[in-house]
Amino acid sequence: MKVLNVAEKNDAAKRIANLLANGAVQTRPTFSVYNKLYEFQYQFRNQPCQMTMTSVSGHLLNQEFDSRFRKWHSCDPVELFDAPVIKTCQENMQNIQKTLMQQAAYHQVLIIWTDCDREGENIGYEVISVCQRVNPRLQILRAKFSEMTKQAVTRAMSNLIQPDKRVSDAVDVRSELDLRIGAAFTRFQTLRLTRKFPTALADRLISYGSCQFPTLGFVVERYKAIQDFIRENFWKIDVSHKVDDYLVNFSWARVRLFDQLAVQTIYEMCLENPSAKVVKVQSKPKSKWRPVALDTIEFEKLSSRKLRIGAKEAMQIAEQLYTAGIISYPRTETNIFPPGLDLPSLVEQQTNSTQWGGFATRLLHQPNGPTPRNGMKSDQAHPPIHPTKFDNLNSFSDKHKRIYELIVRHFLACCSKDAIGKETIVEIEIADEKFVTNGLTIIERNYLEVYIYDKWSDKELPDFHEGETFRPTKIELNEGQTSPPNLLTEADLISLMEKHGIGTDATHAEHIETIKSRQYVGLQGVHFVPGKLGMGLVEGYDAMGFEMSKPHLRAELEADLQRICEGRKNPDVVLREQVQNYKQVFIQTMDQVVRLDEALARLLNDGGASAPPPGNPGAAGANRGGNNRRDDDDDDSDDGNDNSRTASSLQQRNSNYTGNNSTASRNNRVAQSNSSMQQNSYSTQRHTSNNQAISEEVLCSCGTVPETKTTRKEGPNCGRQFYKCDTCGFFQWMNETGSNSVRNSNNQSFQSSGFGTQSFSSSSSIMAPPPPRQQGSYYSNTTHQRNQASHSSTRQSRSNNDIAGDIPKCQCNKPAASYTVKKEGVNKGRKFFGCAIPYGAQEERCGFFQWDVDGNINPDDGAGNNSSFQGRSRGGSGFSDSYSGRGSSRGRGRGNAGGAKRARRCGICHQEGHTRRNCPLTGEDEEEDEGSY
DNA sequence: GCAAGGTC
Repeated sequence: MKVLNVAEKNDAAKRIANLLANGAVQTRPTFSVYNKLYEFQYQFRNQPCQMTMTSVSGHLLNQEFDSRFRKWHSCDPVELFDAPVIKTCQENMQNIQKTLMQQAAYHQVLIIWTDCDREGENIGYEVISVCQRVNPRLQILRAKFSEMTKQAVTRAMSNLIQPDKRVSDAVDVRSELDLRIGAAFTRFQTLRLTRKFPTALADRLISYGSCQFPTLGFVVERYKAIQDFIRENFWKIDVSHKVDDYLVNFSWARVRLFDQLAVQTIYEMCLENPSAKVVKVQSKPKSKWRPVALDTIEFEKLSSRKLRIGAKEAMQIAEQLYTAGIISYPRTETNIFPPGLDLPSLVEQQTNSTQWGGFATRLLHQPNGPTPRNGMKSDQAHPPIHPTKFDNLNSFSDKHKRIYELIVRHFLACCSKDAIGKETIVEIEIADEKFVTNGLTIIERNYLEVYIYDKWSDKELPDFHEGETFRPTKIELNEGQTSPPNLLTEADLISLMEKHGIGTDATHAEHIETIKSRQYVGLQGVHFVPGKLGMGLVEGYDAMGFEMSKPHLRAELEADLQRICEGRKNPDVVLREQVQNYKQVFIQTMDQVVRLDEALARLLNDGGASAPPPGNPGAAGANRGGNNRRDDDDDDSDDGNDNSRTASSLQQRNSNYTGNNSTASRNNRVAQSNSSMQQNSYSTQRHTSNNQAISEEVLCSCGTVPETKTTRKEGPNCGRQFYKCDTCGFFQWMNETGSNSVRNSNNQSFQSSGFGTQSFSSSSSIMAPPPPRQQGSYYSNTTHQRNQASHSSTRQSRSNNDIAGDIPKCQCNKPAASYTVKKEGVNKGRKFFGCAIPYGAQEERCGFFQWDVDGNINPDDGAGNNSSFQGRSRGGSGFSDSYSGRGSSRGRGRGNAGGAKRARRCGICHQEGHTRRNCPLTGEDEEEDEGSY
C-alpha cells in the first residue's frame, strides 16, 4: 500500500517523517524547490507500507473573482457582492499543485497533516480537492496531533480520523466575505476619493479590509478619547518624614479624592493633631515572576517595547533566524513547553555565550534544572519560541543579534526562578487617617540576572515599630489633575487586536503595516496618530452611522464562524446573510457618500473636485437605483462654503497645538498647590506616587499588586486602563504618575512620550496631537480655605445626578450609614454617609464618605453640600459620630454642587418638587459613573 | 491597483 502524507509546510513534513521513521528517511526533490518528498517505510494498519510525505506552503488555493469582474473598471463595485468567486491555484503554488497531482495518482491513501487549527483544516481540503481530481478513489484521512513529538505523531497515526468539513467551510465563508467586501469597498473608496481629491489623494490606494479598518479604528478611538478627555481636579494628602538619611514618603490610604472641601476638612484634622502613630509594620515575602514561555504575540510586543523594533520587522528577522536553524518556529500561539522538549540541552547550548553563559551554567545546576514558567495557550502544533542553538551571529545584523539576545534571555529567564524579595509595609494614622509606605529588600535576583528588560529595585526604609508615635516632617495638601491616556503604541495595538479577535497572531503585524503604508496612521515617536485620510474615513463612515471601523463586526462574524464549526449554523446561510448585510451597507454608503466627502474635505482642507461623471465606476451607485441620490446632487448642495468653513475652523484649532509641545517643561503638567504644615504657604509641586517608587509595578495600599482593568463604560474615559485592588479599594489610572504631560501655550495639555517626540506641523498628513478638553475652570492656585465658588464649579462636570433621597452603597457594597459631624467647625451638624460597619468593630470599615444632601440640617452650608467622594481604600473616614443605620437603597449618587443654593431636584427625573423616594417614574439604577474617576 | 489567511 502506498500512503501519501501532506503537511502544511516543508519543515513540518520533514519533522513528522523523521519522527515516524526514526530518521530512516529518504529525501527527494519535487517540482517545488522548497517542498521535498520524504519517503520511508511504516507499519500502517498492520501491514508494511510505503509512505510518502510532502507538503504545501500554507494555502494552496486562493479565492478570486471570475475573470469578467477582475478588472477595476469592468463593473460597478456593488456587483462584486454577487459576482461568481472561484478558487484558483496562484502562480507561485503551481509547482506544489503539480507535485500533489503527480503523487496522488499512484497512492491509495491520503493523510492530511496540516496544522490542527481552522486554517489548517481548510488547507487540508484544498489538498484533498487537488488530489481527488486526479484520483477520485483516494481514501482520505486526517492526522490530529498536539505537538511535534514522536509520541504525539505516533498517536495521531494510530488514531486517524475524518477531516472536518464544517471547520473548513467556516474558513471559506470568512475568505469569500473578506474578498467581496474588501474588493468592493476598496475599489469604491479609491476611485471615488482619488477623483474627488485629486491633489491630496493622487495615486493613493484607499483600501478597506475587515481587519485593517478596525485596526485603524483603535488608533482613531484612542486619539478621540484623548481629545475628549475631561481633566478633573483631585486633592490628596501627602505625608513625609525624615529619619537620619532616609526620607520616607507616606501615601494616603484614600489615594485621592475629588472633593476639595472634604480633603481640606480631613487635612485640617490632621494638622490639628499631627502626631503619627505607627499602627502596623508588616513584612512579607514578595516575588517578581519570571516571564512566561514566549509566543508570537508576546514576542512582537516585547520587540516593540524593549528593543524598539517593530512587530513586522521583528517577525521578518525571527523568520530569518528560524530559516538559519538558530531559533524555533516563530509563528506560534503556544506558551507552554511540551514535556518532551529537552530543555537542559537547549540551556547547555547557551553556556558558550560570553554574555549569558555563566547564567546558563548556573541554571543547569540549579535544583530540578531548568523549570519553565508556562502559560495557558497552545496551538497544538508549535512549541514556544526558543533558541535551538548558540550562535554568535557574526554574519547577521545588529538587529538580528538583539532579537536573538531577547529570545535567548527570555528563554533562560523563563527556565529560571522568580525573583524573591521582602516587602515591608508601614501603616500610620494621623487623626484617624491612614497613610502607608512600602519598602523592598531583594533577596534573590534569580531570573533578573539574565533578563535585563525587567527592573526591580531595593527601597530601604528606616525601622518603624508598632505603637511608636512621631511628628511627621511634612503634611501636605496637594492638588492634581487626572490625565488622559497615552496614544497607542504598537504593543498596545497588538493587545487590542488580540483582545477583539482582529487578525491572527501571524497577521497582526501585517495589518498594522498596511494602515501605515496606506497612510491611514502615522507614528509620533512610538505612538500611533491617525492620519488625516484615516481619520476622514472613520469619521465619514461614522457620520453615516456605519461602524465600519469598530471591532464588533468582525467579532460577530467570528461568532457565526464558530457556530458553523460546531454545526449549529449552515455556512451558506451565514455567507448569504453576511454578504447581503454588507451589500446593504454598501448601497447606503453610496446614498450618503457625501458624508465621506465632507469628512475628508474637512480634514484634508480641500473642498474637493467636482464629482466624477455619471456612469463612471468611481461614482458607483450614482445612477443605480431609483432611491439613490445622484452624486452630482451631493456636490451641488453640500460642498463649497460649508466644507471650507469647517476646514478652516479645524485649521485654526490645529494651529494652536503646533510645534510647542516638545519643549514645554514636564513639570508644568499640573498646576498644583500645596500647603505645608510648617510653612502654611503654597508652592507649586509635582506629585509623585510613593507606591510607584518601589518598582515598575504599581502597588496598592494593601501592598499587593492591583489588578489591571479597563474602563468599559461609555464616556471620556472609556478604554482607559486602571489599577484596582478589590481588597483595599485602591484605584489609580495607568500611566498617570509615570506619564509626562506637557502644557502648551494655549494652556491645554496633551501627552508626550518620553522619547522620540517631534514637533507637529499643521501641514502634516497626520493629525495634530490631541488636546484634552479642559474641565470647567482651571485652577492655577488653591488655598486650603474653603472656597465654595470654585469648589462648586469643579463639581459641575462630574455628575448631573442629584442624590436627593437616595441612600448610597459604600465600598463594601452595603447600604451606607448616616452620620453627623460633631466636631467643631463649619461642618458641624452636617450629615454624611459612611460605611455602616461601626467604629471599633472587628470587621474593617471601608473609607466611603459622602455628604447627605437630604439630611443636612445646617442651613448655612450653602452650595457644595451634596458633594461626594469615595475613598479608594479601607481606613477610617476621620469622622466618628452617632450611628444610625438606614434602610437599603439602590444606586450610588454622585455629587453635584451648584454654585448657588438651588431647589432640590429628583435624582431620577431631575424635576423639582419631589425626590427619588416619591418620583412618579420608577427609575432604574443609576449606573456607576466610572468615567468620573 | 482590491481582503485575509497560510508560508518561504
